[in-house]
Amino acid sequence: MVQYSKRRLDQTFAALSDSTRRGVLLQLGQKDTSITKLAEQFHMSLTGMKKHIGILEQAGLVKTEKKGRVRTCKLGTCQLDSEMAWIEKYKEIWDQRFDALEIIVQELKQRRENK
Amino acid sequence: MVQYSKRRLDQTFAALSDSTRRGVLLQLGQKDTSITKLAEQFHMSLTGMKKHIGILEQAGLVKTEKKGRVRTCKLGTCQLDSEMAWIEKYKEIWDQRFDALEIIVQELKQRRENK
DNA sequence: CGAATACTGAACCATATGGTTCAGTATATT
DNA sequence: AATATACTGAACCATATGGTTCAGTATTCG
Repeated sequence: MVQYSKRRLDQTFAALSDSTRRGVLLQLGQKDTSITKLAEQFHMSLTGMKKHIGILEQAGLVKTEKKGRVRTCKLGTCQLDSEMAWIEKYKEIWDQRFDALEIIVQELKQRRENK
Repeated sequence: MVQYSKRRLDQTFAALSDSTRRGVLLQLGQKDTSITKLAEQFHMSLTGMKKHIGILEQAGLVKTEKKGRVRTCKLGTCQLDSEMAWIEKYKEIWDQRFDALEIIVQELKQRRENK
């Protein structure tokens, strides 16, 4: 039950904590790909890959679209038809997601400089 | 070309996927703190907090030192570089696509304005 | 010394995760 | 129409995760 209450940051970092999923993201950066092809490429059952895609999709990192039999996966982007809201949303989402990380990095840099 | 250690990326992203642990990192950014105090602050048993600290330590995000009875936790030094690099790489890919899409949006906007 | 404090480790528990297989549905292809 | 393809969903499995309690050990304080 309960997956819905999981926070976005949790989801994103958890999605990124698996090397298969990171590999899928980088692959999708090169080329939109079907689940079957991803499964082959990462030496895994179709069902297994579908689960990974589900996790990436849940985290908003990947979007999929089914045409005929084939579900094509691509990097998650914002809505194509919402114009300028793109930039805002893009920045907002990434800021949100990596806010914590950036703060930590800032702290580390400051510490190093003040040492 | 940056070399990423798969296991370390796994560990670090997994460590960051828990909001308690992210909170601990932010707290340690403010002030070095004992495990007991962290446990109180995050409303958790001492043993539970100790586990979190172990995970953060394993990922190299936190360092600890025991003096007398008290184990003091502090931020680990400069461990997030490769994680940032990975994210940057992903963002780079995203940006490339974003730029391409943005051009289309610009065109659409211009069309509408000129209509 | 004796008691309180701070941690450590083992055992336990419920749920999540990363994978599988198997059986099914929907869509091409021949 | 028959078969192959691509996905979907359920069930299962082993291990990991996030937490707990309980029983210690070591250190400090009165």
